Amino acid sequence: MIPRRVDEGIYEVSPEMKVVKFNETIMNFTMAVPARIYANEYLMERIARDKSVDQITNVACLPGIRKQVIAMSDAHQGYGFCIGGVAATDVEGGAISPGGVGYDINCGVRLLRTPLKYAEVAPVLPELTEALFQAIPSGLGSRGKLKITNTDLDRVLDEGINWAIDNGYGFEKDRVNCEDNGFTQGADSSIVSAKAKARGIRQLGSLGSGNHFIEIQKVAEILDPVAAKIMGIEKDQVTVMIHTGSRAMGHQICTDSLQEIDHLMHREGIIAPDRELGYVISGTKEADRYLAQMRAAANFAWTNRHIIMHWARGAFNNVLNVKPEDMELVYGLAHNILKQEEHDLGDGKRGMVNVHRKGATRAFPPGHKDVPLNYREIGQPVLIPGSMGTSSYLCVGQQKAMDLSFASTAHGGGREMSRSKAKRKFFGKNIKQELNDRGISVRAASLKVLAEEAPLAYKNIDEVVGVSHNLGIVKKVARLVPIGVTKG
DNA sequence: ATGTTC
Repeated sequence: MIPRRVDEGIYEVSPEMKVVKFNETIMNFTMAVPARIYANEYLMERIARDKSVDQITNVACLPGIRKQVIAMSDAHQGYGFCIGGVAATDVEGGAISPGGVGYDINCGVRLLRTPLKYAEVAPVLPELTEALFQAIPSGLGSRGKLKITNTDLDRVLDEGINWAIDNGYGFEKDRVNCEDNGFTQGADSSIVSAKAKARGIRQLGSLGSGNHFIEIQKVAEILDPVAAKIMGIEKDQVTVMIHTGSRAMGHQICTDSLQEIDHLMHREGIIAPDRELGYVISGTKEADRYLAQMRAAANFAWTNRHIIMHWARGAFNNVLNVKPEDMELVYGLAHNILKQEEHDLGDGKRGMVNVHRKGATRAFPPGHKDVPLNYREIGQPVLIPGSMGTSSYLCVGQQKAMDLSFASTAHGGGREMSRSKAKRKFFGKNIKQELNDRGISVRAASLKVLAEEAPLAYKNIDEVVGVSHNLGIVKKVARLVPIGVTKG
């Protein structure tokens, strides 16, 4: 299954039969739609090194799959379904797969703008980075500073940032520039396991580990002055980017759901092309059960990022006397989630589909009803962070995204090297020194994570974003560079 | 990603 180049930036595996071996048993599956990879030569060569292409051809065999399965330019192998993967299935009878969402349910990114210029921040950069690190608990197993009751937690799971705003975190206006307004409807806290709640309750307002970060950034380059102005972004301005997810809450919900689904498939004698690609049928009570829990995890993640944003504002206030209300949310989004959306399904048909975005960012074009009114004329803001120490991009969704990718784009640099390989190759101490030498303050809970997250463990972010830009999926608006980094 | 093999 070698993808062939079909157009500039587009590779494809045409529908064919897949022969899959399970120990002694051999089974046939048929791809109902093509599997596509959006990449240039540099990225395609890297994506082809792992199981990503095999994984998207497996997804193309799932029930009710529509139009095409896509691996974005940052794709790499994941659990059952590649990270950087997008797939849409019929809401009536199509597959819903937790592997298509991922363990870190509703992981995502927020961008805050500040009224500060780089020159004002540079003299206190180490102090400011330290203040952020102290304000937000970080690291593996990190616990939030909040003491909340079980009733509070249920409200977080059912109502997202509405709970946080009611309890004095952030402002009313923070709802406006956030996907789903920070509140994903259709969650049901009453069916989330006691174990997930026990793990999650102490972690609200914590960063976690791995690729999660808080970054102080400088606007290095304005690429679309009109859109940048509408978003209040100008050259040399200081911004703050927050990247984290639903912590152990989402992880446990995914684990619980996969286990239930595994048992159900076994009982019913259903076999997926990959054991990691378990699924339920959309519209059944089992699918609704997964969705209601997934949405509860989504609300946890929205609230987690919201509370971290609130404390980040506090840190800037303490060090530089910036008023919290002057640090406005530019946009907040998710990149590990399933959404039921209406799309063009080819052959002139439109319909509601389950859009699985796993390490992929929604990118609605100008005029779409789900883009906040203040951004409607430019398209949905899209945040694509690079790896630690490299650029991040602020973009806006464009019309071609509706045809090419179920309104989706890449979500980041995308790993090129496994964590274990990165740890063998790099040393955290050296990575920290190299960043410091480039004028970037670094504060991390562990040196190990700095090695795992070394810039060279990732694909080149300029290439990744360039593919989506050239295809007309997004338009680049601004390039942001890190000046202070905190990590787990 | 994750109390990184309940």
